[in-house]
Amino acid sequence: MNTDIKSFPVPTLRRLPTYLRFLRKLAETDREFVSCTHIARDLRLDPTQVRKDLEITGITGRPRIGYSVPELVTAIESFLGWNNNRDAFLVGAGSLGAALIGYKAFREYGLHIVAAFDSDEAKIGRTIRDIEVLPSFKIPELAERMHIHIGIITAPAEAAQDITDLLVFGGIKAIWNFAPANIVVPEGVIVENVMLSSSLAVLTARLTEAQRVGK
Amino acid sequence: MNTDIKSFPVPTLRRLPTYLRFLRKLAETDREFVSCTHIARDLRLDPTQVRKDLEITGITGRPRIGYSVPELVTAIESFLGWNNNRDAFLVGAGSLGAALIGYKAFREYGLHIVAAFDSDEAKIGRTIRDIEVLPSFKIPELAERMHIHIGIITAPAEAAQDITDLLVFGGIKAIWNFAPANIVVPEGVIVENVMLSSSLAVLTARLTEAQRVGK
DNA sequence: TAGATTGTTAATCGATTAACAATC
DNA sequence: TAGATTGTTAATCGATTAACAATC
Repeated sequence: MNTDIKSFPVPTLRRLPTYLRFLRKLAETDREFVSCTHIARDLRLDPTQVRKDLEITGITGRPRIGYSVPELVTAIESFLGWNNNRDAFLVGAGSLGAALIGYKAFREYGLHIVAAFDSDEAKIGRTIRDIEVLPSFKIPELAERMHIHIGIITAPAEAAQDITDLLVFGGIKAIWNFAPANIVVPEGVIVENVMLSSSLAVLTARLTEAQRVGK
Repeated sequence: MNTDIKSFPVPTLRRLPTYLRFLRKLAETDREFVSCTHIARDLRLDPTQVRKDLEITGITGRPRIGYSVPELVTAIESFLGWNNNRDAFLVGAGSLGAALIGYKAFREYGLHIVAAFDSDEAKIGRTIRDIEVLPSFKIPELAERMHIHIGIITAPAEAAQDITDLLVFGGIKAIWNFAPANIVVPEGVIVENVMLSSSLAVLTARLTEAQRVGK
């Protein structure tokens, strides 16, 4: 039996942050209204697509006038859950982990990394921007106690599944996985994979193609 | 007039690194052949999709036997241009830049970062894993002299367009953009954007949805 | 009012999945 | 040979784009 609620289209979800960034910038100029024609022109999208995308926020526009900028900003933020901070654990305190801990843009997304973990003795106890690196075995206990819902995996592929199990055991609801590994989770746990290799593949395949055609 | 050569489907390109990783692991066990049923089961894909995807490499399989593992590995690598090293410039020597410089997995993708740039006086002259940070204004001259084709932008959004212009001026053919900004390039220059915010949006939207439904 | 813009339905496009004959 | 697997065509699904009436 299929009990799935028809979920929101992924391409639309992926475009929302781009709208949000644009609208926040517009809000700084105290602009009150914006048409989707305007948004579309700036972001190089189709106006109809912009209208469809914005529809999922529940905000309606006014013909001839457009959408209220602050209303849209608030609606997108709350739709994404970016209006209030979400605490997250990061596992894997290598250079990628350190980069994410130091990544300032996360603040705009309401993501707050509150603790880092590693199983490498050499890294445990160190501090990365005021965040102490704790031993991985403490994940379940702390995740539960601190009511953490998001886990970020920045460890090597080999460690990804063990870390996943620790996170899940600690009651984590969603995993943002930067490791190039297919992790397995129980039903109901959300996984979002960041595959840098996929992105690079698109780039190099096109480059290779262009060079093949070019000469 | 539309002179576009019908390009390869992006979803297929994005899956190729996953196949490659799986096949390389299989090759280590000296396995000679693999069926797409097998691949599909392990990667949780549809077998027909696997067959269609592998088709673009030009490799054909044999009924009842499957595909030659080493043949597929070689074919995917050369299709992606991952068989020989590609030198790249990285611009923006912050924590994300440092993370990418230290990211070992890039070696498997044939990506080789040969120089880092920044316009921040404080960073210029420093060394990140044997790579010296040079001033950004040197990009065009060096890119041309060293025949660099790939530029990686890990700078803040505000700097992204200026950096793009320097890279393009230096004759760079493809830009891997990690800055949350819409960069504009002349026709023929390839841009691939890595938008962490898009990925996080999918994660948090689903989490928010689940919590809304849950209780 | 006139006309720009929204909201919505229909058409198109592209990717995924199903069906099945060919084949080793 | 029998049957698992490929290669390919057709059907389905979902997202994008086009068309247009409603509206302020």
